[in-house]
Amino acid sequence: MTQHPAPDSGAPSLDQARRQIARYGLPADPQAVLVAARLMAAGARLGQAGEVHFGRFGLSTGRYRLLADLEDHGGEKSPSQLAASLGVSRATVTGLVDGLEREGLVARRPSTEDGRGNVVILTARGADKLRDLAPEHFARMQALVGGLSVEERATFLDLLARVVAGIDALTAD
Amino acid sequence: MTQHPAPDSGAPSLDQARRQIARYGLPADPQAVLVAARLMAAGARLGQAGEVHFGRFGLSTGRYRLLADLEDHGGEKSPSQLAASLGVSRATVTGLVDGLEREGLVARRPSTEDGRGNVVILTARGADKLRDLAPEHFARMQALVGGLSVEERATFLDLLARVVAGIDALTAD
DNA sequence: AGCATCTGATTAGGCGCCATAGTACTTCTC
DNA sequence: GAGAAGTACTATGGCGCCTAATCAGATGCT
Repeated sequence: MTQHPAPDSGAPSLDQARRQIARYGLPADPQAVLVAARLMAAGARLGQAGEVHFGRFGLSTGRYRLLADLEDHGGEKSPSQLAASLGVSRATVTGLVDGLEREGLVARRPSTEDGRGNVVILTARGADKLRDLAPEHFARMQALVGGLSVEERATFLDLLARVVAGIDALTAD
Repeated sequence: MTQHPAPDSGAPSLDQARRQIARYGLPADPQAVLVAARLMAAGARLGQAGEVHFGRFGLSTGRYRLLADLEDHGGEKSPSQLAASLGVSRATVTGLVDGLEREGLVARRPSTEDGRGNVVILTARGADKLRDLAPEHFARMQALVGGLSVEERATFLDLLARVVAGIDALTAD
Protein backbone atom coordinates (compact mmCIF):
# COMPACT_ATOMS: atom_id res chain seq x y z
CA MET A 1 0.00 0.00 0.00
CA THR A 2 0.96 3.54 -0.41
CA GLN A 3 1.43 5.83 2.45
CA HIS A 4 -1.75 7.66 3.12
CA PRO A 5 -1.31 11.35 3.48
CA ALA A 6 -1.79 12.71 6.95
CA PRO A 7 -5.35 13.41 8.06
CA ASP A 8 -5.83 16.89 6.77
CA SER A 9 -2.78 17.44 4.70
CA GLY A 10 -3.02 20.13 2.12
CA ALA A 11 -5.64 22.11 3.98
CA PRO A 12 -4.26 25.43 5.12
CA SER A 13 -5.15 26.86 8.50
CA LEU A 14 -6.35 30.29 9.47
CA ASP A 15 -3.10 30.88 11.31
CA GLN A 16 -1.12 30.09 8.21
CA ALA A 17 -3.14 32.59 6.24
CA ARG A 18 -2.68 35.19 8.94
CA ARG A 19 1.04 34.62 9.10
CA GLN A 20 1.49 34.84 5.37
CA ILE A 21 -0.45 38.06 5.14
CA ALA A 22 1.21 39.59 8.15
CA ARG A 23 4.67 38.73 6.87
CA TYR A 24 4.37 41.33 4.16
CA GLY A 25 1.96 43.66 5.85
CA LEU A 26 -0.71 43.22 3.22
CA PRO A 27 -4.23 44.57 3.51
CA ALA A 28 -5.86 41.22 2.72
CA ASP A 29 -8.56 39.67 4.86
CA PRO A 30 -7.30 36.43 6.37
CA GLN A 31 -10.73 34.88 6.38
CA ALA A 32 -11.26 35.55 2.69
CA VAL A 33 -7.83 34.21 1.87
CA LEU A 34 -8.47 31.16 4.00
CA VAL A 35 -11.72 30.42 2.23
CA ALA A 36 -10.05 30.80 -1.14
CA ALA A 37 -7.14 28.59 -0.19
CA ARG A 38 -9.39 25.93 1.28
CA LEU A 39 -11.48 26.05 -1.83
CA MET A 40 -8.51 25.49 -4.05
CA ALA A 41 -7.28 22.67 -1.85
CA ALA A 42 -10.73 21.13 -1.94
CA GLY A 43 -10.81 21.43 -5.69
CA ALA A 44 -7.54 19.59 -6.00
CA ARG A 45 -8.62 16.82 -3.66
CA LEU A 46 -11.90 16.51 -5.44
CA GLY A 47 -10.20 16.21 -8.76
CA GLN A 48 -8.02 13.41 -7.55
CA ALA A 49 -10.89 11.64 -5.85
CA GLY A 50 -12.88 11.89 -9.04
CA GLU A 51 -10.09 10.26 -10.94
CA VAL A 52 -10.02 7.42 -8.43
CA HIS A 53 -13.78 7.12 -8.59
CA PHE A 54 -13.95 6.82 -12.35
CA GLY A 55 -10.82 4.73 -12.43
CA ARG A 56 -12.82 2.09 -10.65
CA PHE A 57 -14.84 1.67 -13.82
CA GLY A 58 -11.86 1.79 -16.11
CA LEU A 59 -12.65 5.38 -17.03
CA SER A 60 -11.33 8.81 -16.22
CA THR A 61 -13.21 11.99 -15.46
CA GLY A 62 -12.87 13.33 -18.97
CA ARG A 63 -13.81 10.06 -20.60
CA TYR A 64 -16.86 9.68 -18.40
CA ARG A 65 -18.01 13.20 -19.07
CA LEU A 66 -17.73 12.63 -22.78
CA LEU A 67 -19.65 9.36 -22.57
CA ALA A 68 -22.38 10.90 -20.44
CA ASP A 69 -22.69 13.89 -22.70
CA LEU A 70 -23.03 11.59 -25.65
CA GLU A 71 -25.72 9.56 -23.98
CA ASP A 72 -27.56 12.71 -23.09
CA HIS A 73 -27.69 13.68 -26.73
CA GLY A 74 -29.03 10.51 -28.22
CA GLY A 75 -25.66 8.86 -28.48
CA GLU A 76 -24.37 10.89 -31.37
CA LYS A 77 -22.44 14.10 -31.57
CA SER A 78 -19.58 15.67 -33.48
CA PRO A 79 -16.18 16.23 -31.89
CA SER A 80 -16.64 19.98 -32.18
CA GLN A 81 -19.93 19.87 -30.37
CA LEU A 82 -18.41 17.69 -27.70
CA ALA A 83 -15.53 20.10 -27.26
CA ALA A 84 -17.97 22.96 -26.84
CA SER A 85 -20.24 21.27 -24.34
CA LEU A 86 -17.40 19.78 -22.31
CA GLY A 87 -15.52 23.05 -22.33
CA VAL A 88 -12.27 21.65 -23.68
CA SER A 89 -10.34 22.01 -26.89
CA ARG A 90 -11.01 19.90 -29.94
CA ALA A 91 -7.58 18.38 -29.63
CA THR A 92 -8.47 17.15 -26.18
CA VAL A 93 -11.64 15.59 -27.53
CA THR A 94 -9.63 13.79 -30.15
CA GLY A 95 -7.51 12.28 -27.40
CA LEU A 96 -10.48 11.27 -25.30
CA VAL A 97 -12.26 9.72 -28.25
CA ASP A 98 -9.09 7.85 -29.19
CA GLY A 99 -9.00 6.21 -25.80
CA LEU A 100 -12.69 5.40 -25.72
CA GLU A 101 -12.60 4.04 -29.24
CA ARG A 102 -9.71 1.77 -28.34
CA GLU A 103 -11.90 0.24 -25.67
CA GLY A 104 -14.88 -0.02 -27.96
CA LEU A 105 -17.10 2.28 -25.94
CA VAL A 106 -17.43 4.73 -28.75
CA ALA A 107 -16.95 4.73 -32.50
CA ARG A 108 -16.33 7.25 -35.23
CA ARG A 109 -18.51 7.46 -38.29
CA PRO A 110 -18.07 9.83 -41.20
CA SER A 111 -20.64 12.56 -41.11
CA THR A 112 -23.38 12.29 -43.66
CA GLU A 113 -23.79 16.03 -43.81
CA ASP A 114 -20.25 17.23 -43.81
CA GLY A 115 -17.62 15.30 -45.69
CA ARG A 116 -14.74 16.48 -43.55
CA GLY A 117 -16.59 15.85 -40.33
CA ASN A 118 -16.98 12.94 -37.98
CA VAL A 119 -19.69 11.83 -35.71
CA VAL A 120 -18.86 10.11 -32.48
CA ILE A 121 -21.41 7.49 -31.56
CA LEU A 122 -21.98 5.62 -28.35
CA THR A 123 -21.61 1.89 -29.00
CA ALA A 124 -23.66 -0.82 -27.32
CA ARG A 125 -20.69 -1.53 -25.10
CA GLY A 126 -20.48 2.12 -24.21
CA ALA A 127 -24.14 2.23 -23.28
CA ASP A 128 -23.70 -0.93 -21.24
CA LYS A 129 -20.81 0.59 -19.42
CA LEU A 130 -22.85 3.63 -18.48
CA ARG A 131 -25.74 1.50 -17.33
CA ASP A 132 -23.48 -0.70 -15.25
CA LEU A 133 -21.72 2.07 -13.45
CA ALA A 134 -24.78 4.25 -12.93
CA PRO A 135 -26.01 2.79 -9.63
CA GLU A 136 -22.69 3.04 -7.88
CA HIS A 137 -21.77 6.29 -9.53
CA PHE A 138 -24.90 8.13 -8.50
CA ALA A 139 -24.91 6.60 -5.06
CA ARG A 140 -21.42 7.87 -4.47
CA MET A 141 -22.18 11.26 -5.92
CA GLN A 142 -25.07 11.54 -3.54
CA ALA A 143 -22.94 10.37 -0.66
CA LEU A 144 -20.43 13.08 -1.45
CA VAL A 145 -22.92 15.73 -0.44
CA GLY A 146 -24.72 13.50 2.03
CA GLY A 147 -23.36 15.46 4.94
CA LEU A 148 -25.57 18.38 3.97
CA SER A 149 -29.30 18.76 4.34
CA VAL A 150 -31.43 19.63 1.35
CA GLU A 151 -31.55 23.27 2.40
CA GLU A 152 -27.84 23.37 2.99
CA ARG A 153 -27.23 21.88 -0.41
CA ALA A 154 -29.35 24.58 -1.98
CA THR A 155 -27.38 27.23 -0.11
CA PHE A 156 -24.14 25.60 -1.07
CA LEU A 157 -25.16 25.48 -4.71
CA ASP A 158 -25.88 29.18 -4.66
CA LEU A 159 -22.66 30.15 -2.95
CA LEU A 160 -20.66 27.85 -5.17
CA ALA A 161 -22.11 29.42 -8.28
CA ARG A 162 -21.09 32.85 -7.07
CA VAL A 163 -17.60 31.68 -6.29
CA VAL A 164 -17.34 30.09 -9.69
CA ALA A 165 -18.24 33.45 -11.14
CA GLY A 166 -15.29 34.82 -9.23
CA ILE A 167 -12.88 32.42 -10.84
CA ASP A 168 -12.38 34.95 -13.57
CA ALA A 169 -10.80 37.20 -10.98
CA LEU A 170 -8.05 34.67 -10.66
CA THR A 171 -7.46 34.60 -14.38
CA ALA A 172 -8.49 38.04 -15.53
CA ASP A 173 -6.19 40.51 -17.21
CA MET B 1 -37.48 27.48 -28.19
CA THR B 2 -35.39 25.97 -25.53
CA GLN B 3 -33.98 28.09 -22.80
CA HIS B 4 -30.39 26.98 -22.61
CA PRO B 5 -28.22 27.31 -25.66
CA ALA B 6 -25.62 26.14 -23.13
CA PRO B 7 -23.10 28.94 -22.96
CA ASP B 8 -21.80 27.65 -19.65
CA SER B 9 -19.84 24.71 -20.86
CA GLY B 10 -18.90 22.06 -18.41
CA ALA B 11 -21.57 22.89 -15.87
CA PRO B 12 -24.29 20.25 -15.78
CA SER B 13 -27.93 21.23 -15.45
CA LEU B 14 -30.62 19.93 -13.17
CA ASP B 15 -32.44 18.52 -16.15
CA GLN B 16 -29.41 16.56 -17.18
CA ALA B 17 -29.14 15.10 -13.73
CA ARG B 18 -32.80 14.22 -13.73
CA ARG B 19 -32.60 12.56 -17.12
CA GLN B 20 -29.58 10.52 -16.22
CA ILE B 21 -31.16 9.27 -13.04
CA ALA B 22 -34.49 8.59 -14.64
CA ARG B 23 -32.92 6.67 -17.48
CA TYR B 24 -32.06 3.82 -15.16
CA GLY B 25 -34.79 4.33 -12.62
CA LEU B 26 -32.36 4.96 -9.81
CA PRO B 27 -33.36 6.14 -6.35
CA ALA B 28 -30.91 9.04 -6.35
CA ASP B 29 -31.91 12.59 -5.52
CA PRO B 30 -31.38 14.82 -8.56
CA GLN B 31 -30.58 17.84 -6.45
CA ALA B 32 -27.87 16.02 -4.55
CA VAL B 33 -26.41 14.68 -7.75
CA LEU B 34 -26.53 18.11 -9.31
CA VAL B 35 -24.70 19.66 -6.39
CA ALA B 36 -22.06 16.94 -6.54
CA ALA B 37 -21.62 17.30 -10.28
CA ARG B 38 -21.41 21.08 -10.09
CA LEU B 39 -18.92 20.77 -7.33
CA MET B 40 -16.70 18.52 -9.37
CA ALA B 41 -16.99 20.79 -12.37
CA ALA B 42 -16.10 23.74 -10.19
CA GLY B 43 -13.14 21.87 -8.80
CA ALA B 44 -11.83 21.21 -12.28
CA ARG B 45 -12.25 24.82 -13.37
CA LEU B 46 -10.61 26.04 -10.21
CA GLY B 47 -7.67 23.77 -10.75
CA GLN B 48 -7.08 25.11 -14.21
CA ALA B 49 -7.54 28.69 -13.11
CA GLY B 50 -5.05 28.12 -10.34
CA GLU B 51 -2.52 26.84 -12.80
CA VAL B 52 -3.01 29.96 -14.90
CA HIS B 53 -2.76 32.15 -11.84
CA PHE B 54 0.53 30.70 -10.64
CA GLY B 55 1.81 30.42 -14.17
CA ARG B 56 1.80 34.19 -14.22
CA PHE B 57 4.64 34.10 -11.73
CA GLY B 58 6.49 31.32 -13.45
CA LEU B 59 5.24 28.80 -10.93
CA SER B 60 2.66 26.06 -10.77
CA THR B 61 0.22 25.23 -8.02
CA GLY B 62 2.37 22.46 -6.63
CA ARG B 63 5.54 24.50 -6.75
CA TYR B 64 3.91 27.45 -5.03
CA ARG B 65 2.48 25.29 -2.32
CA LEU B 66 5.87 23.81 -1.65
CA LEU B 67 7.50 27.22 -1.52
CA ALA B 68 4.84 28.61 0.79
CA ASP B 69 5.02 25.61 3.07
CA LEU B 70 8.75 26.02 3.26
CA GLU B 71 8.47 29.67 4.13
CA ASP B 72 5.94 28.89 6.79
CA HIS B 73 8.41 26.55 8.46
CA GLY B 74 11.39 28.79 8.65
CA GLY B 75 12.60 28.01 5.18
CA GLU B 76 13.85 24.52 5.87
CA LYS B 77 12.22 21.14 5.70
CA SER B 78 12.95 17.61 4.57
CA PRO B 79 11.37 16.15 1.45
CA SER B 80 9.50 13.62 3.56
CA GLN B 81 8.00 16.32 5.72
CA LEU B 82 7.06 18.28 2.63
CA ALA B 83 5.38 15.26 1.11
CA ALA B 84 3.39 14.76 4.27
CA SER B 85 2.25 18.32 4.68
CA LEU B 86 1.45 18.79 1.01
CA GLY B 87 -0.34 15.49 0.83
CA VAL B 88 1.59 14.10 -2.11
CA SER B 89 4.09 11.29 -2.58
CA ARG B 90 7.76 11.71 -1.97
CA ALA B 91 8.43 11.08 -5.63
CA THR B 92 6.26 14.04 -6.48
CA VAL B 93 8.19 16.20 -4.05
CA THR B 94 11.41 15.16 -5.73
CA GLY B 95 10.01 16.40 -9.02
CA LEU B 96 8.79 19.68 -7.59
CA VAL B 97 12.09 20.33 -5.85
CA ASP B 98 13.95 19.50 -9.06
CA GLY B 99 12.09 22.21 -10.88
CA LEU B 100 12.43 24.78 -8.13
CA GLU B 101 16.10 24.04 -7.71
CA ARG B 102 16.69 24.51 -11.42
CA GLU B 103 15.31 28.01 -11.07
CA GLY B 104 17.33 28.71 -7.94
CA LEU B 105 14.31 29.22 -5.70
CA VAL B 106 15.24 26.35 -3.48
CA ALA B 107 18.35 24.33 -2.71
CA ARG B 108 19.19 20.93 -1.28
CA ARG B 109 21.57 20.52 1.62
CA PRO B 110 22.60 17.28 3.25
CA SER B 111 20.90 16.87 6.59
CA THR B 112 23.11 17.42 9.59
CA GLU B 113 21.07 15.05 11.69
CA ASP B 114 20.42 12.25 9.32
CA GLY B 115 23.10 11.20 6.91
CA ARG B 116 20.70 9.68 4.43
CA GLY B 117 18.44 12.68 4.44
CA ASN B 118 18.23 15.99 2.66
CA VAL B 119 16.94 19.31 3.71
CA VAL B 120 15.28 21.60 1.24
CA ILE B 121 15.96 25.22 1.95
CA LEU B 122 14.37 28.37 0.62
CA THR B 123 16.99 30.48 -1.11
CA ALA B 124 17.10 34.25 -1.09
CA ARG B 125 15.71 34.21 -4.61
CA GLY B 126 12.92 31.96 -3.47
CA ALA B 127 12.03 34.30 -0.61
CA ASP B 128 12.14 37.24 -3.01
CA LYS B 129 9.82 35.46 -5.37
CA LEU B 130 7.30 34.89 -2.62
CA ARG B 131 7.50 38.47 -1.47
CA ASP B 132 7.07 39.77 -5.00
CA LEU B 133 4.04 37.72 -5.84
CA ALA B 134 2.34 38.11 -2.48
CA PRO B 135 0.42 41.34 -3.12
CA GLU B 136 -1.13 40.18 -6.36
CA HIS B 137 -1.60 36.64 -5.18
CA PHE B 138 -3.51 37.56 -2.06
CA ALA B 139 -5.50 40.23 -3.83
CA ARG B 140 -6.67 37.70 -6.37
CA MET B 141 -7.38 35.08 -3.77
CA GLN B 142 -9.53 37.59 -1.97
CA ALA B 143 -11.25 38.57 -5.19
CA LEU B 144 -12.08 34.94 -5.84
CA VAL B 145 -14.45 34.93 -2.89
CA GLY B 146 -15.27 38.61 -3.18
CA GLY B 147 -18.77 37.81 -4.36
CA LEU B 148 -19.63 36.56 -0.90
CA SER B 149 -20.19 38.52 2.27
CA VAL B 150 -18.24 37.72 5.39
CA GLU B 151 -21.14 35.72 6.80
CA GLU B 152 -21.62 33.88 3.56
CA ARG B 153 -17.97 33.03 3.46
CA ALA B 154 -18.20 31.60 6.94
CA THR B 155 -21.18 29.53 5.90
CA PHE B 156 -19.43 28.43 2.76
CA LEU B 157 -16.36 27.42 4.71
CA ASP B 158 -18.45 25.26 6.98
CA LEU B 159 -20.37 23.59 4.19
CA LEU B 160 -17.23 23.07 2.17
CA ALA B 161 -15.53 21.36 5.08
CA ARG B 162 -18.42 18.96 5.42
CA VAL B 163 -18.37 18.19 1.74
CA VAL B 164 -14.64 17.63 1.86
CA ALA B 165 -15.30 15.13 4.62
CA GLY B 166 -17.61 13.39 2.17
CA ILE B 167 -14.90 13.02 -0.41
CA ASP B 168 -13.98 9.75 1.20
CA ALA B 169 -17.36 8.45 0.13
CA LEU B 170 -16.22 8.83 -3.43
CA THR B 171 -13.06 6.88 -2.80
CA ALA B 172 -13.99 4.53 0.02
CA ASP B 173 -14.09 0.75 -0.20
C1' DA C 1 -13.96 27.07 -63.15
C1' DG C 2 -10.20 28.45 -60.14
C1' DC C 3 -8.31 30.11 -56.05
C1' DA C 4 -8.54 31.85 -51.40
C1' DT C 5 -10.48 31.01 -47.25
C1' DC C 6 -12.95 29.02 -43.52
C1' DT C 7 -13.86 25.12 -40.71
C1' DG C 8 -13.38 20.19 -38.83
C1' DA C 9 -10.26 16.99 -37.18
C1' DT C 10 -5.93 15.28 -36.32
C1' DT C 11 -0.97 15.22 -35.17
C1' DA C 12 3.06 16.61 -32.61
C1' DG C 13 4.91 18.48 -28.75
C1' DG C 14 4.63 20.58 -24.37
C1' DC C 15 3.48 21.21 -19.42
C1' DG C 16 0.86 20.11 -15.37
C1' DC C 17 -0.50 16.70 -11.75
C1' DC C 18 0.35 12.33 -9.81
C1' DA C 19 1.49 7.25 -9.05
C1' DT C 20 4.25 2.83 -8.81
C1' DA C 21 8.52 0.07 -8.87
C1' DG C 22 13.18 -0.44 -8.28
C1' DT C 23 17.81 1.10 -6.65
C1' DA C 24 21.23 3.05 -3.48
C1' DC C 25 22.43 4.32 0.76
C1' DT C 26 22.15 5.35 5.82
C1' DT C 27 20.67 4.35 10.32
C1' DC C 28 18.84 1.67 13.75
C1' DT C 29 18.29 -2.67 16.16
C1' DC C 30 19.30 -7.27 17.63
C1' DG D 1 27.98 -7.50 11.76
C1' DA D 2 23.57 -8.69 9.50
C1' DG D 3 19.07 -7.46 8.49
C1' DA D 4 15.06 -4.29 8.83
C1' DA D 5 13.40 0.10 8.05
C1' DG D 6 13.60 4.69 6.42
C1' DT D 7 15.14 8.41 2.90
C1' DA D 8 15.65 9.86 -1.58
C1' DC D 9 16.12 9.44 -6.26
C1' DT D 10 15.38 7.41 -11.06
C1' DA D 11 12.59 5.59 -14.49
C1' DT D 12 8.29 4.82 -16.34
C1' DG D 13 3.71 5.55 -16.98
C1' DG D 14 -1.05 7.49 -16.79
C1' DC D 15 -4.29 11.25 -17.11
C1' DG D 16 -5.71 16.16 -18.18
C1' DC D 17 -5.11 20.06 -20.77
C1' DC D 18 -3.11 23.29 -24.07
C1' DT D 19 -1.05 25.51 -28.53
C1' DA D 20 0.62 25.30 -33.19
C1' DA D 21 0.93 23.16 -37.49
C1' DT D 22 -1.06 20.13 -40.86
C1' DC D 23 -4.42 17.96 -43.95
C1' DA D 24 -8.80 17.58 -46.12
C1' DG D 25 -13.28 18.86 -47.38
C1' DA D 26 -16.62 22.95 -47.89
C1' DT D 27 -17.67 27.41 -49.30
C1' DG D 28 -17.40 31.83 -51.40
C1' DC D 29 -15.90 35.12 -54.59
C1' DT D 30 -14.65 36.73 -59.10
